[in-house]
Amino acid sequence: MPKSVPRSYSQYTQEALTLLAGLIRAERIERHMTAQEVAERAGISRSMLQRIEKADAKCEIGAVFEVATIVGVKLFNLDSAALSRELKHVEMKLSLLPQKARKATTVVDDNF
Amino acid sequence: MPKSVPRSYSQYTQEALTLLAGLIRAERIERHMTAQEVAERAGISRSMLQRIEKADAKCEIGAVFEVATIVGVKLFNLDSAALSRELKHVEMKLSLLPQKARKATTVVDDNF
DNA sequence: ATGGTTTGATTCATATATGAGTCGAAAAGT
DNA sequence: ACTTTTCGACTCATATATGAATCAAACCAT
Repeated sequence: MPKSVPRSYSQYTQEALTLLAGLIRAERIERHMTAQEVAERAGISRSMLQRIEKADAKCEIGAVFEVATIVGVKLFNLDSAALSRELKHVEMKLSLLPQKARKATTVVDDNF
Repeated sequence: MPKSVPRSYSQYTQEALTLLAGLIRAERIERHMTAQEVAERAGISRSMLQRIEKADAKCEIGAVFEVATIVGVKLFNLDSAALSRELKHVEMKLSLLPQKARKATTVVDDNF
């Protein structure tokens, strides 16, 4: 990465991260899975899992989602089938949308 | 990072990533926000946003969540208030759980 | 109580994700 | 049709996230 990147996050983002981390940790412990075990299954290091459960915002989203999947945390509160359906729905929606966004000329054409 | 890390992801993880990416792109376009504009607001580069909308698993989860927040995609299908409630709930749950997981002595004590 | 286990907190070297920049193409609006 | 803007796909240099290793402390089950 070029330049230093002192990133900041909205409260919503922070809370979502913390919630996901908490759900993961809770599920892992409830299922009697050690950190080592989950890390191995996810193909990551134990230190990585530590950061994930600490809600570190810099973690790879793929690793986080994979861990969530392994311990049984539902992303978007959707099970596998529902997730597939939602995915198709969004892809359909996207195909109907314009490919490029145009900055609204006026704020939003709200000059009635 | 030490060593090369050829990571693999479950279908569930892949689909969740693709769904989130799709939701972000759909919302961004529907709201007439340019990639440049969203990237700036999120404090990331345009190339980063491109990868996010392409469901790149290696992106920082914090950046992805922040973009989602900016374009109005609800994480976990929860609004701000509900998210806070869920968070408290999980934290409560965590405080009642043991801090360490013990590998189940037997497979699961299923030797009836 | 005790012993084996899990975890948290470190440090360090390095593979790599990221930001900046450029280019051409294609879309959107007039 | 014409013009402007947005976007996708590159490349490249570098800041940094990650995996490995270690240690002590705290936990859990017996």
